[in-house]
Amino acid sequence: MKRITIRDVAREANVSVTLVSFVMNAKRDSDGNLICPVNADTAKRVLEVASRLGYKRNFAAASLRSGRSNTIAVIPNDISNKFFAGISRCIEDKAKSLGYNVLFASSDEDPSRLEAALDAVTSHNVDGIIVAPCAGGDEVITRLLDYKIPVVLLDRDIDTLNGVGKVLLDDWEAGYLATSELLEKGYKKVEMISYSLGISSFSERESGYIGAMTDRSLKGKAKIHHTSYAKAVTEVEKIILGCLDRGVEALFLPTYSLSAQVLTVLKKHKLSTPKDLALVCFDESDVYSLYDTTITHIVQPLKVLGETSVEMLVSMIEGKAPEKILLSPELIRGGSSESK
Amino acid sequence: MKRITIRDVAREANVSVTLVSFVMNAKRDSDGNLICPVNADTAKRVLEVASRLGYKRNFAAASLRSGRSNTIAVIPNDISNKFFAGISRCIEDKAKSLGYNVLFASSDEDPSRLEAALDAVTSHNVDGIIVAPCAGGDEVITRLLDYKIPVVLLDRDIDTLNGVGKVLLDDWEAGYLATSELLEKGYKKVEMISYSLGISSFSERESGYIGAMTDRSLKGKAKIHHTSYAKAVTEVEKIILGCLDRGVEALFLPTYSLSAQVLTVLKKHKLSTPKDLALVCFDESDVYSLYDTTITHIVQPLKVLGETSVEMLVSMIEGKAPEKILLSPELIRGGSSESK
DNA sequence: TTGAAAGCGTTACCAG
DNA sequence: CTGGTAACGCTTTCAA
Repeated sequence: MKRITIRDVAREANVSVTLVSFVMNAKRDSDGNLICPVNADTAKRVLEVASRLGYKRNFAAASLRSGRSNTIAVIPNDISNKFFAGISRCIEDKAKSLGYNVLFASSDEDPSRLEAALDAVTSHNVDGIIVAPCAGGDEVITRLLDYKIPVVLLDRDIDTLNGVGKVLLDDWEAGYLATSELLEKGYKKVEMISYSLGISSFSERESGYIGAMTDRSLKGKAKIHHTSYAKAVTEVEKIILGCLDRGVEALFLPTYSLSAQVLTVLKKHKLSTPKDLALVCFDESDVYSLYDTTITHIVQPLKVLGETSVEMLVSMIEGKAPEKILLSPELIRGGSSESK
Repeated sequence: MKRITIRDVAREANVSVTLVSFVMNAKRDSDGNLICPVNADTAKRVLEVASRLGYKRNFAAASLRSGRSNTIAVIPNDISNKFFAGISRCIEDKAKSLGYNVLFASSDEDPSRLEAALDAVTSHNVDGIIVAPCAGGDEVITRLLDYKIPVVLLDRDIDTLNGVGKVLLDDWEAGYLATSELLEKGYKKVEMISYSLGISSFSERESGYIGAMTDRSLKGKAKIHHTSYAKAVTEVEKIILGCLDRGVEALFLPTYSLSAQVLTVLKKHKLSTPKDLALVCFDESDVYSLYDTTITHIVQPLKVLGETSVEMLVSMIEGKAPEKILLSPELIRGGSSESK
């Protein structure tokens, strides 16, 4: 079946292609009336013909001519990651409601893959980009700004980057909140395991941890263990056993994957929380409610993060200036942080 | 910064736009040499100029002219769903390695949203579509075939649909395998909770369950409880309590979300598995290894499913005929199905 | 309120 | 091997 073009519609409706274009691009006002400089009857006829013929706009042609694409790109670290999968869905829904399509690409914590992803989406003339940058991504993102493509940084900040929108969790607050919970419940030897990824979310959560320890004059006892995605599986176990030897009472874990690893180790060694080790974990998971003891954790406002980032990007596409928005974390109390 | 076009490159390299186009589209052979009808030195110069100027192909123009887009669409039910998030990543990677970009859109188990998503992606001239159809989606998918757009059905079959590729889990086998595990461990009163979504994966898993019961002459004892996404939260609890009253010994749960609900109910009522109720669950989750008793579950070969669907789609784009591929499920044994 | 015509940047065709 | 040129389908002036 040959594809129907704007010409076919124009011929069939006895009008010019211009009129068809006007009608197809007309927005509707609150009463559902088309707002365009076309006679209402003509417009109605065009609409009827278009739908009868099964006309579909050819985006490539429209985009080529207009320079716009009504498409935004979302580049998380890894779309299969629990956090981003949830957020992606919110972004998709919000974007759709504002009339935008969404192109996804993962960057895999690798600046060169990020660059490839960025190249791919800019080739598609996307109108704007939401990106969760990886360490070392500042340079390639800066290059985008030369092309005047609006960019919103999601979840992770890059301090040196200006002229981009930022929608972030207040990570410092999250670290402070998590740590304070443990301290207030009477734990003093509270340590933290973190990833050495060089991205703001982790360093801020670490600072929040230090801040809370300092406020209780426990700065001397503060200790942050660093590991990496790749090595976590083997290193977390060593870290935990070491902590227990040294009489550590509680741990703050700033992300889901670390939390899951720690729980795995506890289970393996038949250790229980909070008795052997109190915990405050991060992000949402069924695991937290189904674990033997329910787990205290910090949740991020996924939906708000996703929707706000789209709103900001779209307003930037429409010419408004970028902003920086910090959203508040929430603490969900479970048994893992109860007093000894 | 003005965007560099093929003309700028041609002028700077003192060649025609045709040559630049040839070079930019040339594939490389195994030695890394360009395969195109252009003098090697000229090609090298063009490449050098293009990279120096920062040339990026304008996809809209290329797509408009060629009718192709080097983009495939993936339309799962819900991108944030654990199963699809994982598979999406595999699809993305595989597609990228074959030179395709990926456009995602969720259908939300709603035929009209599926249609909207399909419209959106076809407007983008996608070369092919991978879709996990929802109930009632056959009609809108059939319409795609009129446009000769290659389609691969992933995860869910629609029997009446021909001329499309199919990459599915052998769901009957999965149901049979799960049920047999319980029966072989000595459980006789084995029931199942399933979703009434009207899609093949569930009905096949149900048939497999019935098959296994029948083979052990327990067909009379077979019972399948149906619920829906929306009502599961309240209904699962009633179903479980009812089962225990009636002396049911074991349950087969054909998907993750049901499994999680059941575990929640068990925990709430301080029931333990397999003592009070043996279980075989579905899909992968940290929950299965971290639950008090480890959970026996059926896993799907996510990576193979994703990669195979892309391979099949691309081969269909290249003109090959569609196939139907069934992949085997795997049983991971845990404590929840151990003998009483 | 309507229509004619000029491109947008590529690729594909044809000629040399 | 190389180059000129006509589309592709749309949006956007501009003029009527």
